Amino acid sequence: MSVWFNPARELDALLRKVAPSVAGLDASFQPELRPSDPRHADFQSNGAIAAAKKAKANPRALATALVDALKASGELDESLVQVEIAGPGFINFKLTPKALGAWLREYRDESKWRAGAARIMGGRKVVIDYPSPNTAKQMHVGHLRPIVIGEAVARLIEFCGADLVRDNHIGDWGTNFGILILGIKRAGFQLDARSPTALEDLERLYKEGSALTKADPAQLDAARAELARLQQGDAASLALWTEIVAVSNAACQRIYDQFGLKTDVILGESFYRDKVDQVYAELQQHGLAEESEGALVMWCDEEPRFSRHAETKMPFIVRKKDGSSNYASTDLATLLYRAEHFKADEVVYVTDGRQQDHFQQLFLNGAKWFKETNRKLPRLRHVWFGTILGEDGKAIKTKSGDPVRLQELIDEATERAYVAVTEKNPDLPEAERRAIAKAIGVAALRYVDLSSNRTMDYSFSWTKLLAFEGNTAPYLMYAVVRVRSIFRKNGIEPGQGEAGATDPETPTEIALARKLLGFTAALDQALEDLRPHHLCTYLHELAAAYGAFYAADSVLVEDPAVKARRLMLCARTTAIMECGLRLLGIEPVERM
RNA sequence: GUUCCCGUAGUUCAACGGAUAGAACAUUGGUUUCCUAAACCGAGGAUGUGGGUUCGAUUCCCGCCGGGGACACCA
Repeated sequence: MSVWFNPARELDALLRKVAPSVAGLDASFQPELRPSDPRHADFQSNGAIAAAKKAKANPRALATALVDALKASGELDESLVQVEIAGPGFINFKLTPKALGAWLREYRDESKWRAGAARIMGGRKVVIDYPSPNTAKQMHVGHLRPIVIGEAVARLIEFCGADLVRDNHIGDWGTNFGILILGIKRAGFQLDARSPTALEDLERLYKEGSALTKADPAQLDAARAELARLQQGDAASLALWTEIVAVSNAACQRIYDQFGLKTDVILGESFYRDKVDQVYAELQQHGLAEESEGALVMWCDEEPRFSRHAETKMPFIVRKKDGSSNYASTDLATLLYRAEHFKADEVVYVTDGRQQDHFQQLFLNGAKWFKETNRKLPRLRHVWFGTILGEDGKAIKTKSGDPVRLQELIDEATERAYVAVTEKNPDLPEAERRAIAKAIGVAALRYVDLSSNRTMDYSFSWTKLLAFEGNTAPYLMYAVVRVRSIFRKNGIEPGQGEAGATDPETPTEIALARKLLGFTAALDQALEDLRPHHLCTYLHELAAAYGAFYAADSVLVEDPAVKARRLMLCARTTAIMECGLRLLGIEPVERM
């Protein structure tokens, strides 16, 4: 038997294969294989309990019969996997030290893990839509989430074998531009893209205009009229618009650079300005959209919430009554472009949770449209996240006071990290301490955001975002530093000095080895619902397992076999930690 | 009002219907002639509430209480 990359997946397949030969089971048997509490086993299968109920059999007896069939199949090497029945009928699988050692020798670097993980999304064309900010605003703390979550999700998808296009779908064609252009005209403002305060000026004008439109409906109509003029191709409006977008994109890019974010294309809403007419035409031609109160709308009568008969009407407005496009129009056009031009098998939208209704409508209406026009609909997923709340428990918004600027947050995190690095490592050159501080500061920020389930809201807190202890990025990075230090001290690179390595033996070695194998399960889990926090949890557990191993078992010992196997554990730990950190967008450092 | 999320230690968060609900911070006791103590080992402390389904519920269903979001031309 060759060494399995993902034992849970293989055991699941084996159980399914032998199930039909067991009385009371058939091919529909679901093993429900999952990682187990390590106090009991490495993996457990709970399927026999449910199946026994269905077959009116004794669950333990059925589990026993299943295990007997598994052993009789000859495909299970019991020197590698031990099986036993526990409790009401759990089947527990425990990997032996021999299996752990074999895995560590076989799956030694990123190319091997990538090959193993490619079964998850290999060969699929995926378009991911992030961070997609609205233009003409400075990035504030609220922009942290789409950048950080989007980047992590993108890297995870790519790691698991997908052919990925990162599309920054910026909001550059909406009413915000009507408000802004109106404000510029009202103030007689001369926009100079080279001015260092250009973006601040735009933001101020936008805020003033936004306040006016809220106070006075006539101003809102005037802003809409400005937008309509822009969308109709007015030359002066377009010239101004071009300059605003340039200023905005340059400012965003400075933030992206610091987060290591690289998008492949920037196809904002404006890119689809000449593609929406086709959408309107097709929707009307196929009777999918209709006039309502002057606008062109779509209903989903099959979904009560979006039905025309709903108590509170929520139509999908694809064209406004003044003829201009909106979010829905451009998103439909964008969907078509991604399906036809990029040949996407899957489209992933990374936005905040307040847009859930919009995306449900987009997916439902998009599906109807594609069906009517005989097109293949990509799999559509909305990766949404909760809001960063202010002290008042409400979303941090530009309108209610100034939220913290993202750059300010990065600078503060970097400065705090610099103080810590200087205290711990005063002998390092200044430039290196600065570089390390920047890496740690940005990493700490992004890890806070990634480490909790993305659907949760959380309150903004300097203390929390700048924490360097506990389940934080510096803790994980420190584990890497300590591993690398061992190799540096020994004058070798990770991966060297492993010849003659024996199987893990001490409790801490075995615990670390099992945790290393857990990488495969962590990837599966993070990919299933595109939730990076599962990877964070795993990396934290791995770092903790390494910490315990490091404290209990000296690596640089006399016995060559012991030393070799511990060097192997160290090498795998740092490799998986570094790989996992990079998937989260965090660049590890050599020392700190 | 309709509808969608969310309620877990003092705090911030985990737990794909499974075994004794797991971490971190804070509190508290210990560990350094030894590979980076930004570390390690230990202690105390939690499922809003009332029903239901299930062999088994933090998880699924219903009611209530509490927080947040969306709801006709913002994105």
